Amino acid sequence: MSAISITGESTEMYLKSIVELEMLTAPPVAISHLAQRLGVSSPSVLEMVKRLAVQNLVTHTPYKGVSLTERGRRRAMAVLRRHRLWERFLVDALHLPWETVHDYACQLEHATAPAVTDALAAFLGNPTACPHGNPIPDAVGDVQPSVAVPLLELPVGQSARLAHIIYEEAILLEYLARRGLVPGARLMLEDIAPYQGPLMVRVDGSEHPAALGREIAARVFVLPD
Amino acid sequence: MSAISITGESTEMYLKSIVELEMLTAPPVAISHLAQRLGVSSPSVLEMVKRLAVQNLVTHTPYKGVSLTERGRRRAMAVLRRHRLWERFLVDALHLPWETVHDYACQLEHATAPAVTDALAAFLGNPTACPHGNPIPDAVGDVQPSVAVPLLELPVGQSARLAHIIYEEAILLEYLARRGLVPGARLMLEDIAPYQGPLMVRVDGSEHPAALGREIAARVFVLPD
DNA sequence: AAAGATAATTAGGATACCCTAATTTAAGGA
DNA sequence: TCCTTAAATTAGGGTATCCTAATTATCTTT
Repeated sequence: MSAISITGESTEMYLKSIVELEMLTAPPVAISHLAQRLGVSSPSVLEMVKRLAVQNLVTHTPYKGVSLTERGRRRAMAVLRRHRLWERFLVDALHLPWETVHDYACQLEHATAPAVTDALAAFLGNPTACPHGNPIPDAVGDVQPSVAVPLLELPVGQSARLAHIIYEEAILLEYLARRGLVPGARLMLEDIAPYQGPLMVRVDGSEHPAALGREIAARVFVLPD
Repeated sequence: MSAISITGESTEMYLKSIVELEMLTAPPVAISHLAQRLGVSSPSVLEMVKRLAVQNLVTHTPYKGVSLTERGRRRAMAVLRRHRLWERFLVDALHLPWETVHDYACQLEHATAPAVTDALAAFLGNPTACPHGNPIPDAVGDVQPSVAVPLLELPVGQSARLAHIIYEEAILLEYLARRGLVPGARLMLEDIAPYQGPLMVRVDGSEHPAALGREIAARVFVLPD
């Protein structure tokens, strides 16, 4: 409303989280999942979701969940584009460590005008993927769909190449990187423990197989040979 | 307070405005001046100033005005540093037009972590001035003081070189640029109209002298020969 | 089909901003 | 010194965003 007020930063954070969750689980996205992802209470999320619904950015089905409208999806893709471009910039130009750039990009993504976004993309040579392997939407918000599958769904004994990692928190990325799990790494699923037990993954160039919990394995996407 | 909330963006905008106003007029800064600069009502400014005072960022003397504390000055300088570094980046790397980058930098300056700021400075070759000629504070917040004087105070007939322009709104910069008034330009003050009348400035390479209002002339700093 | 568990929603509050209108203070000229 | 005026302050509201505790709906399980 004024020169000072923040221009829909919350809105963008919600839209981004929704689009990310829609990629993992089929829409609609549960209020509680959003709440967990954003670190905010369910009533707060519900309230915000209602505000987003009024603006025609999401559809809320009571007791079911939220899905993005076309308008909301476009806005979310624009955020994702800015986020991943900044990540490329922070790694390629500023030489900041791979695992740390996600958080910095989360701040910059909300402070970037369209003209800056386009100029940044050109400066970087219009890259098509962020440093974690995730595709960068183009200027109209289109992404080429990934054919990679979650590591969780890779058959045992099947070798594959790591394509991308979603939900790029620094902690997770550091953990994976220390085990050689970076985009492009060759790996093979050796074993899956029963119940909610870990997956044993042999990474090329590593001495020991890595043990990954299922939560983690669901975020690592691979391209089988 | 939460993962979503905005981390003191307002705070930084206030501190930045205060430091800028302190450079023009002697401290303390009047509440009404701040209000005008920020485009916000006086009661709002007063309220915010009280919040800043509680955090030991400013000192408020009732009915007198505001001054930055040492802590506040450091914070303000950090904002100024980020702002001017981003301006350099937007001009030098992204090749965006000189007059437009101020507004973009105003957004980015609040979304830049210290590690990013330092890496950005290194990437740019640790520049010492922004594209509008204003000095970039170093990592500890020190600036070399400028010896430039406001154009308003230049004696008639004295030739000089344009050093820097403060308060870099796009409108003002475009106006000046169209008249050849960019940092480094050679100029001479030809005449000053009485009362609040304009200054007549002859710019090297321009056909006609430019007429500048006093509000504007107070923002243009020059180095007399 | 009833009961229990889980998720969603409502109720009731808090804080950081913002605003207008009314009042008070300070400062300078008659 | 007193009065006028401009600036500062107080009073009283508004919205967006967050929270906890209480209630209600849905789903699962016996």
